[in-house]
Amino acid sequence: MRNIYYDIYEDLRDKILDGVYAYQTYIPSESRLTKMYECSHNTIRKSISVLMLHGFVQPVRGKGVLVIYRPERRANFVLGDIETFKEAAARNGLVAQTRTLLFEHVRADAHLAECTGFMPEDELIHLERVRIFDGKALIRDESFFLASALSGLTAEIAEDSVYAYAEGVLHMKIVTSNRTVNVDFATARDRAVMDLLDFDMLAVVTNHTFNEQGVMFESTQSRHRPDFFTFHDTAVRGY
Amino acid sequence: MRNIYYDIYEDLRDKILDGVYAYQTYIPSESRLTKMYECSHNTIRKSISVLMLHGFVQPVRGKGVLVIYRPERRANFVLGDIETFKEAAARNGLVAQTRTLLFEHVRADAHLAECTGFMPEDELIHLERVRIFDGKALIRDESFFLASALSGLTAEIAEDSVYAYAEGVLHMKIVTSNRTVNVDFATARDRAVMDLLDFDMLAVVTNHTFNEQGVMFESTQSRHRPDFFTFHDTAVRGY
DNA sequence: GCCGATTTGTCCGTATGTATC
DNA sequence: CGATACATACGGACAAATCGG
Repeated sequence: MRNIYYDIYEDLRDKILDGVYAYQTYIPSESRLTKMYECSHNTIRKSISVLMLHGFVQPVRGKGVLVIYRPERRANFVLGDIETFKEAAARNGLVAQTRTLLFEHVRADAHLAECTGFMPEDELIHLERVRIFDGKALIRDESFFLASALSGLTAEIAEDSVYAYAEGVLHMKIVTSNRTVNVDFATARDRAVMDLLDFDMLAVVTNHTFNEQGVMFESTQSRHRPDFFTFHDTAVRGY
Repeated sequence: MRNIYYDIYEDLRDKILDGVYAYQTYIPSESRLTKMYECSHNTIRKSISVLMLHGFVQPVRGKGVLVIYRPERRANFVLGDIETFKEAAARNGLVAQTRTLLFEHVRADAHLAECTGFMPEDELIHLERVRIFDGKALIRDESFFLASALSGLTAEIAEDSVYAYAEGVLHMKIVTSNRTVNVDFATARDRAVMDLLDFDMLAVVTNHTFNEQGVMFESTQSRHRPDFFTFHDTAVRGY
């Protein structure tokens, strides 16, 4: 048993995904939902705010809570949420695979600290991985992890999933992630290890991830072949 | 006088931006903040949740609310918020200008409805604009607005700011925006009206914007020259 | 290891304001 | 005008995590 508000959020979200509550229709009112789920009105409001922040609904004062989500126009890669490579691949039903090209311990110097956002002298694990879909290397990740936050990390674990290890074994909770999307020229290294065809530019996602302790433990640059890249996001003005 | 929680949010945010509350330090506790601002603890919690969703802080249970925002690594164009072209340009201190290339009324057919997300038979305003920075045409916007939601819109107004007109004159409130980032090949049209140099690919932001009534009134494709494009976003896991 | 103080997280119930119909 | 629906704010209770003695 978890949080009440989160269970309600998931239930409402699934009903929207299944079309029980259709696009441009209203979900039941707050007062009805409090009776349906037998909880307080504040708890319902919390659930609805999560639905709103994920772009599923738009509350309209005096009228109701309108569904503004349409299943058909959904992105095929990254969502406005933190998602593991394995999670994203599984959700899209792709045959995915990771190859680790580099695994080394380094100490951050001034330049590296500037690039990654870590502090000089931080002990880091430098990781280079290629993500393979249906035999084609489409994504190249260059990551730096804070060694003190990921003790025991090995190349074999990285080959599987760093996040699964951090959450499952180390019981770390991943919370906030700042991401920046850019478009950049492909480097010689990109061409050497990825299946780039004739593409000379890549979509680059740079992200800094914080755990529940508020420590930044990851700085990753993810370089995607453009034809397989999509980034989705929901913004709410003033909220 | 507006909302208490929002005023507190702005005050705390500004103190973080000004360095009063520095990176990796804790802001005052909930109980202290309730005394400082003379309000209830729930109101403080709401303010902090907004700070968190904007990537400024990370609450840590049993310890406090940690500042995780660093001013230096801030993106130079779009933020994880809904922002007007004019707002973004002003914030970056750029000499910006808009040229309207096309302004026409159209009725959505099946194909256009599929592309834009509007309904067939919807009356739309079709707008093509080029955004100019320091004399260089770097962004091409192709927009469709729901005519019924933007009555009175003219080419002259569009040259200035559609959002300013919608919010200022029509008192519409822009609320939710779903955005997708892609990388696409430059078209002949792109090359004709933009200063593309040798770039043959563009960063493409497709967004669907809803007003407070929950009606989608805008569908825009914004095509950016890659060297001037940055998209920033903050994600919070499970929230 | 335990206890108590502090701090954030969840949930409840109520009251009042504002917009819609 | 009244009923309904969402929005804001208050105050209280308890849980969970942290930290120091």
